[in-house]
Amino acid sequence: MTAALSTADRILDVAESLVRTHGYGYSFADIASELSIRKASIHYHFASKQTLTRAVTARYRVAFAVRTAEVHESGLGPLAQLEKYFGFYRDALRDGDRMCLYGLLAADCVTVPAAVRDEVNAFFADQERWLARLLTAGRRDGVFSFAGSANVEALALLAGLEGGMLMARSRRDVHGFTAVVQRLVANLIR
Amino acid sequence: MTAALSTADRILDVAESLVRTHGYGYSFADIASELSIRKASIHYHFASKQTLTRAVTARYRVAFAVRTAEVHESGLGPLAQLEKYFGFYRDALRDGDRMCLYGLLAADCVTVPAAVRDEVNAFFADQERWLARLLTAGRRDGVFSFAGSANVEALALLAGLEGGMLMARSRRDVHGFTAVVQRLVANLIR
DNA sequence: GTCTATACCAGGATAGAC
DNA sequence: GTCTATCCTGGTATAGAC
Repeated sequence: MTAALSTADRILDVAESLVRTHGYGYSFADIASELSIRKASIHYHFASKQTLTRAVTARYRVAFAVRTAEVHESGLGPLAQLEKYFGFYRDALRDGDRMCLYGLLAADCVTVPAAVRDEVNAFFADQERWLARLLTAGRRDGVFSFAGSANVEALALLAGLEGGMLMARSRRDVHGFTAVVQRLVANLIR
Repeated sequence: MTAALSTADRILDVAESLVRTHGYGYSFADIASELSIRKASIHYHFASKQTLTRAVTARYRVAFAVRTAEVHESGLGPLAQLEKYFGFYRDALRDGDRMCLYGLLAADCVTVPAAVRDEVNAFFADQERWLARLLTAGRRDGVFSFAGSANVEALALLAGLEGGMLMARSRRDVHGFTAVVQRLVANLIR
C-alpha cells in the first residue's frame, strides 16, 4: 500500500503539470484551484515561485536520470536503448497540451530566475552526455553511423526532439513528432 | 532618401523584437518605454495585444516569404540555397537574446489567441513547403540524399532549427547552434 | 498546516482632455 | 495622435487568526 501523498508532493505534481503546459507563466492560483486549497497555503511549503519551480525541475531531472540509467543498464542494444529514450519524449508529448518542461522553461529563459535556468541547462547537459555515450558505443559496435563528434550528434538529436515537440504541440499534430523521431533514428542506422 | 517610420511601424518593430525575446509575454509598457510614448498611445494604432501580435507575425511571415522566394529564384544550386536558408535562422539567433518569433509563440501556444496561433502554424506550413520543394529538387539532381518523404525530412529540419535555437539561447551558446546546422547539412549531402 | 485578508505590483484596456 | 487618469484583473507574497 502506498502512503498518501503529502501536500508538498501534490503541489509539486500539479506544478510540474502546469509548467509543462504554460512554462514559467504558470500561476499559484491554478495550483490552488486544482488542489482545492488557497494560494497562501502553497507559500507555507515553498517560499517563492522560484523555489517551487526549482524543486520541480530538480525532482524531474533526478527522476529522468534514474530512468535513463535503467535504460543504460538494461542490457539492450544501442538501437533499442535509443528507441526507449525517444519514447520518454513521445510520452511526455502524448497527454494533451504538455511537453518537456525544460523545453518550455528554455523558451522563457529571459524571465526565469537564474537558479531555474541553471537547472534547465543542467538537464540538457545530462541528456547530451547520456546520448553521446550511447552514440559512441553504438558507432563502435557498427550499429550507428554518423560523421563528426558524438557530442554534436547528441546535440542535434536533442534539438530535433525539443523542436519537434514544440511544433507538434502548436500544430496539434503528435503524428508529426513521431515521424520526425523516425527520421532521426533512420539517419543514424543507415 | 527613406521616409521616417510611422509610429505604427515603429511599434511593430519594437513589438517584433520583444516577441523574439519574451514570446507572448511581452508588454505594452516595454514598447512604450522604448519609444518614449505612453501605453495608451499604442492602443490608438492597434486595438489590442492580439491585434498587434497578429500584425507582427503577418508582416514577418510575408517578409520571410519574400526572402525565401528570392533564394528560390537566385539560380543557386540546392546546397547553396539550403545554406542561405539556414543562414536566416542563424542571423535571427545571433543578435543577443532573440530567436525565431514563431518558435517562441509556439511555446506559448496555450495562452496565445487563436488568430495568432493560426499565423504561427501558417509560418511553419510555409517553411515545410519551401523546404520540401528544395529537398525534392536536390534529391532529383543527386545533391541531397535522404530516405522517405521530403515533407517529413523538411519537418525534421525545421524541428532541428527551432530546437537548436531554443537550446542555444538558453545555454548562451550560439556556436552549438551552428554545429547543429552543420550536422543537418552533412546528413543530407552524404 | 491551512485559512482570511490584504499589500503591492504589473498587465491590458478605456474615457476623455488637448 | 498623444496625453493623463483610471479601471479591472490577476500575479506573487506576507501577516496573523485559527
